[in-house]
Amino acid sequence: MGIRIHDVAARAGVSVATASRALSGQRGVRAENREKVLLAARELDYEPNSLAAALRSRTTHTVGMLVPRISNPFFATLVEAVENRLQLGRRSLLLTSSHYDPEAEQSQVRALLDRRVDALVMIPCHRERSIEVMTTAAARVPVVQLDLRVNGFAGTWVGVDGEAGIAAVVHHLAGRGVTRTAFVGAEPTDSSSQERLDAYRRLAGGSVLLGDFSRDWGKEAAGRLLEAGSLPEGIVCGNDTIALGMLAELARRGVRVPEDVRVTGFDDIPYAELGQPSLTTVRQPQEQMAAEAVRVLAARLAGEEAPAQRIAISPSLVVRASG
Amino acid sequence: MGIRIHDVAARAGVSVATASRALSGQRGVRAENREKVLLAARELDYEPNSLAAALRSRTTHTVGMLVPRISNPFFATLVEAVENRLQLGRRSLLLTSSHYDPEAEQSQVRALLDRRVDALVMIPCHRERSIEVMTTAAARVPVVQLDLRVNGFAGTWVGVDGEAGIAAVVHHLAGRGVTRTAFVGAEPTDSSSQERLDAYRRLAGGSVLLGDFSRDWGKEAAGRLLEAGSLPEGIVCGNDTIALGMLAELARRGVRVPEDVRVTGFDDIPYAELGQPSLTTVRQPQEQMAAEAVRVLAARLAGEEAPAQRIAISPSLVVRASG
DNA sequence: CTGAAAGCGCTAACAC
DNA sequence: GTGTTAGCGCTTTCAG
Repeated sequence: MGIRIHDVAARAGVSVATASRALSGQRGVRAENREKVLLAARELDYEPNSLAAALRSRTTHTVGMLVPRISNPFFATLVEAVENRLQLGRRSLLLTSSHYDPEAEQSQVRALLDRRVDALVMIPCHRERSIEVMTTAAARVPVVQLDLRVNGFAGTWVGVDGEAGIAAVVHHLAGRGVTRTAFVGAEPTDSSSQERLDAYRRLAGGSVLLGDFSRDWGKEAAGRLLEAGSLPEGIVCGNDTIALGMLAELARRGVRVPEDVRVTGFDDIPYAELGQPSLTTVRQPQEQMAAEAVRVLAARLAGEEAPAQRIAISPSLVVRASG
Repeated sequence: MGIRIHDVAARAGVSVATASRALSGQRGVRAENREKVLLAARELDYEPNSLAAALRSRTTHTVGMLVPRISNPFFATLVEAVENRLQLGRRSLLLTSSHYDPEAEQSQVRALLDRRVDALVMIPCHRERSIEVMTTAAARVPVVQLDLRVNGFAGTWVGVDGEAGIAAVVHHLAGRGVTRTAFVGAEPTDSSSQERLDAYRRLAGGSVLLGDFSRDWGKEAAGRLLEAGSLPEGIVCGNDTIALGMLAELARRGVRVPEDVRVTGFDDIPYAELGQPSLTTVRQPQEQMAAEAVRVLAARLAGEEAPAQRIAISPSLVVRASG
């Protein structure tokens, strides 16, 4: 095969141990020798075999990430932010998706563990059924739950304060004189939908329609609200995807937004701004969430002992035309 | 640490060699022994160390993927499709992004190679400046270029036939009586923008505005076209993101689409349908592209010799309200 | 069909 | 500071 550390050491005229130390930037190597090693490595175009290093040192400098669906723009943004943060720490990202299937989730996590990831960033797909994966994973490596959270699992979670987000929306609508509202969300199979739904019920309490986090459901719900007779003054959607579907269908049926009804979303995905009208929504600070998640893991990997925490970042309301 | 293959072999009453063969599903093991090994592995909850296996066997069952930007919904969809295909073949995905920076691209690919990926799926960020990465990468492992392609690099590419896509759009517009058009695209720093621009010039030849593949540019271009005086009858956008920005800005300025001007996109990202009006665009069959890319790599890994190919999949026109 | 033994390329103990 | 040596846990000859 290619060049091995042995060759580099030979060329530099030192032992492999010294070469290894120099290459990995440890101190305890005479400056002169370090230079010689680095030079030899460059001259030989040495490519370290990180597999061998990982096998011996028991660290892969790789973090696994599991998301329900990569193409969901909200998750994709989170993946990007996590990857960016990992790059800064010279770690790599092993990415996999569960497709919202707890069984697949289990086997994907298993594959990540077989690959000896140092840590795991997980967006668990199910509020309850993901508990087993989380538990077995957390028994092996540091794990942080991102965005979504598993009921009854006592591990660190980093996400947004959903209740605060809904509160901001309700408050904002109230400030515009809107009191009669409806909530169009998703069946609470994950912690976000649960939290938003609970918050809405506690803070506003109009009628509630539950489906899934999809545009199609947003459209369907629009139809149902219209067919039910009197439209509410405000429609609080569980996320932006639903809200965009809602907006499209309302427009198609000639309902004016915000004149006839105000509509709000949640997440502030990139296309929220492009809705017609542009969407008033709750912004999740994804960069910050990802940074926090990676920071927590890095600290744990650096040997820091820390109890499980709930890191709830406050979202901000983005007021645009729709609400 | 945990259970090693040694323990499994001992429990099954066979040698580690036999255990290894049974676990990896090789034939040449007596059925009875295979059962015993599998049973022992299950009972002990054996987790194979794929690092050690990879070091010895020189295969990681891991594929690296490099994209310019993960959060771009078009690339995210591609990433998802590639990951799905890899899962089917029990391979993992090591994902990284270049942020459209050829230097970062270089170092990211290097990191992937250090991790001994079996193969690489690359969306090179630059039409010309990415040639060096591609060459060095291709010298080490099978590589396929996905979507974008590097000038003068003779490696396999899987993508869409951009010219055919533009032709479909131009033809469609012509069928609606639209002859005076403009093209709003991106500076041709990558092969797609180049190809679409060239195709437009060859097939239609109205005025051309070049920026980048962003909503903001779409908005700005809308302004420029309006300020230039007479609006064309049709605006062919280089991708959907530009088109959505265009649509938003035209609406803001009171220009009606498609009555006053027809607008088309390219890619058919998920939100194309949600534009107001919904966007007529060219659909890229991303599932198929990803499947093809992974298929090509798998074949190469299986030892199949094949010359570099250009696999151009025909896109389809999706006619919606805007055009 | 099975087992013994030799490494894959590196890092970490342990001596010096 | 530096070198020697012993593995990390697995797969793969090579004999039998």
